[in-house]
Amino acid sequence: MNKKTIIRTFEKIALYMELLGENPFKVGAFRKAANVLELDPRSLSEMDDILKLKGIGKGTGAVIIDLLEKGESDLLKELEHEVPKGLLPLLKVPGLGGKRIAKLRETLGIDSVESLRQACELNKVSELPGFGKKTEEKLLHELQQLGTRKEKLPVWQIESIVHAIEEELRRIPEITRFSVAGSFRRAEEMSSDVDFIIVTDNPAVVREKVVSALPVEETVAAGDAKLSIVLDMTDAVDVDFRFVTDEQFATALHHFTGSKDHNVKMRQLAKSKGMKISEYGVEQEDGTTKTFSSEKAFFKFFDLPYIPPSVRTNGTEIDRADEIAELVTVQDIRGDFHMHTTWSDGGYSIREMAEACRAKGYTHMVITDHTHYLKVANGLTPERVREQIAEIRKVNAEFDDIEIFCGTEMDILPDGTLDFEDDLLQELDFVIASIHSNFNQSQEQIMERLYAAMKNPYVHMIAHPTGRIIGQREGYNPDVMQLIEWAKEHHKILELNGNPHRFDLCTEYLVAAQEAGVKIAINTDAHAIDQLNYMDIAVNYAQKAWLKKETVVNTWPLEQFIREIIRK
DNA sequence: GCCGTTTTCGGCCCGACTGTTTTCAGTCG
Repeated sequence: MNKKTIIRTFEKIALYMELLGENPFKVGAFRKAANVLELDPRSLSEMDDILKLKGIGKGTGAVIIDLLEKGESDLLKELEHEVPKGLLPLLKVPGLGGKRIAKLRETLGIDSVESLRQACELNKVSELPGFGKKTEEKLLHELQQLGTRKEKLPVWQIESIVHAIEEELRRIPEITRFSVAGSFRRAEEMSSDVDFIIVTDNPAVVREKVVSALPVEETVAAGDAKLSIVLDMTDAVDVDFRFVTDEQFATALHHFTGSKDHNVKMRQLAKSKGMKISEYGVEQEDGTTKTFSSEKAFFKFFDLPYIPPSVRTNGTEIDRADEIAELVTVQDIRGDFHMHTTWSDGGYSIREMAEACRAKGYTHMVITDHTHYLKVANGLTPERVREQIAEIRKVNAEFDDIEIFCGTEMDILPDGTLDFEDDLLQELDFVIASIHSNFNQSQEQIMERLYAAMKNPYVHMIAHPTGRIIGQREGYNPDVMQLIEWAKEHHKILELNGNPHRFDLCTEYLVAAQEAGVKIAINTDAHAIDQLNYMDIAVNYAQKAWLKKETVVNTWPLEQFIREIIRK
């Protein structure tokens, strides 16, 4: 028996109880119990007090005892027997929750998507009290859509949707200000929808203008306080807009940034002080509602530092508030160490990239074009690398406020050799090694390739260590824990590739790397000037792993970078 | 089902919108 099984059992029990139309608080209690175990860092064998945990009581405790003694739960078995499996997909139907599903089952014997569809077609559903013609039609429509839409979209897709919406919002004069909120603002890898907070005195006009400006597939809800639509982008995507006054902006932004668990925790905190948080402000004991000029002021009111959206996850961030001051922020970033130019597959010259990095206030940067193995990317031969070094030195001499280092993103070849000889690597300031080929090799082969780079004294960093593309491909499946050990042993930097397609390493591994004392570089891997802006979202992502400023080598001053990395 | 320095019952985060209702339940985030 392991903890994961217990957690999954609680979640299944909650699901089945929900389908039975049970008291939502009872359902919630099982979910909460699952969450308590999830958040506890200890393994099952290390938990001698599991039944005493806050959130585990008589009912949930009995399930644990069952599982420990018999390997299965009587309660879950009963529920599985009672609830038809075919009901499970119905919870995914918008507009259907536990109560309605239970009613449909009890009155019409609905036990599957198909039987519900038939009941709707025979107009049986609209005859039930609490249901009507519109509900029946909507259900029929939703049942047809079921399974055709992606539940979540990857951050890189959401990002372009957010930018497209922002562009339209900026054109609407009735909007005083706005901000994206929700999971995108928290730098989540996947999002099920997009949220915006809009300050306006005229919600009705803004609502009309938003609807006419965007490719709306369906309007889900439209009131004075909110607009919910489905947009017809590359994929269908849900977008919610909330209309608030200027004074409500900070609390509304906080509320709709979430996460849900973060909000619950904040509201409990407020409640313990006799206050009540809503999206409109903080209601105090005397009945007045206090509003705030910023989220920072809101947190300060509760004696908390500004908690960045990225770490607003499961509520534990509130207990870790004293660690927040150490977190890396985008203001700490002094350089970007992975970018491409027209010398390989980038879109801008060395000088243009340098100007763009200067504009960002960086004190140093590294040009890292591809190497000749990567023909599709016009990778550099040794001869061209030497030419490029001369060119970079020349451009560098033109600027006295930024240092441009000569680097490379060198391929690690399928046979485990490196694309350049050591004598050439020696001439470079900063050497990145990465894998771009033969992803389907065995883990052993992949690790051999990575080890070749690890043990080479001239390699400084491994880029995008797993090769994953979020929501699209897994990557080449290296043993990352081993990689972290090697990085520690050979003093190599591991990259957090900040391109939102990648975010590689992912948070789980970033946590492990930092714990092991391995240094991380946050890079944009920019192939164009505007991609240098990925640094913002990349740093937000880094915060999710609680990366400290000192862990991130891009925050080091130029002198320290030269001393400890370039000339180590 | 869980919890408790307002403690063994009554609340559990809070509010918007829709559709079915004539005052609110259900769903959603």
